[in-house]
Amino acid sequence: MKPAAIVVREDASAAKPAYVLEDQVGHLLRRAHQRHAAIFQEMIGDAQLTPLQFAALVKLDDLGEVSQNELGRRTAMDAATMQGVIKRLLARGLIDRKPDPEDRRRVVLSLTADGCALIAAVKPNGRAITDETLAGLSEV
Amino acid sequence: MKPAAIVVREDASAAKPAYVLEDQVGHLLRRAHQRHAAIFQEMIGDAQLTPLQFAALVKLDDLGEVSQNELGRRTAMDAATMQGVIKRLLARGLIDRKPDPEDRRRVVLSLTADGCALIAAVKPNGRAITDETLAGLSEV
DNA sequence: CCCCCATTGTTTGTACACAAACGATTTTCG
DNA sequence: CGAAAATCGTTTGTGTACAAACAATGGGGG
Repeated sequence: MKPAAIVVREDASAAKPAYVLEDQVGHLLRRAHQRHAAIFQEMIGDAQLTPLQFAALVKLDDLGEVSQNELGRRTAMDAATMQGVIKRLLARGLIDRKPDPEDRRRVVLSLTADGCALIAAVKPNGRAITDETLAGLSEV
Repeated sequence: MKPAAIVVREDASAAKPAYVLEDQVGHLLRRAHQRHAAIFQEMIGDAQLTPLQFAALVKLDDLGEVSQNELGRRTAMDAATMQGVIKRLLARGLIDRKPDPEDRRRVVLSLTADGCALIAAVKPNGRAITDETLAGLSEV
């Protein structure tokens, strides 16, 4: 029992442990996001509805009427991304869009009856998606 | 001290707590991923290098030579996405591409000297990015 | 040996994601 | 008041992300 004499000198590999892609938060975050997107698509119950479109409808349901940029801020989408999302929701007749009489730069967005009905119908699926995404995770 | 007589009946709001977008894992995952992407871009040290391109180079550095689909599986990118990533890395001269003599369907990818030098130079930044992404998080 | 089937890489189409630049407004402040 | 600054919505360009369909090749099993 005399291991006290053994000294492990720091070598290159000890000073620089391997950079393993699979251990990087960014990579894990990306994969977790991919996995969630797959679960969302499978469970949301409306083949055309994407996560961002769903988020926009939920927020619009909460807020009633909002401008486009304001909705973007509330859902963490930038103005350019919002453009596309709004365009598709308009095309499906789920939201309404009219100029703001108070401010001629703005447009006011709101849910149509169809949008209202759809979001009410799929909200429970949203809960289930959150549950399913978290299912199988161990306690901290 | 007689609150025992008070009974809270389950009403609609109690049965269905509000669906709050900000509390959904999917939304949080998306925002975490956005935040990481911003940190990556700021700290990676090469304005052109994206997270996926970085991941591909790291894996290629680990593996030496691989086919395109194999690299895709190792980095969690599908074949169509891989197309674009490989195209841009080729255009920058960071990777090499040659037909596989063993299997005429395949191509063999490997790092060029430039790619090798670049990945060696930015790997430390990768570590810093992981640290920065996790910085500020509380212990579990 | 040959046909069925899997795999490889490519293309097309849709949908985020964001930087950058733009014209039209509104606000702010000197 | 009036010029500078900020905000609003739009467009363009680049880069993921993935489904779906494709041609070419490879690997069995009958």
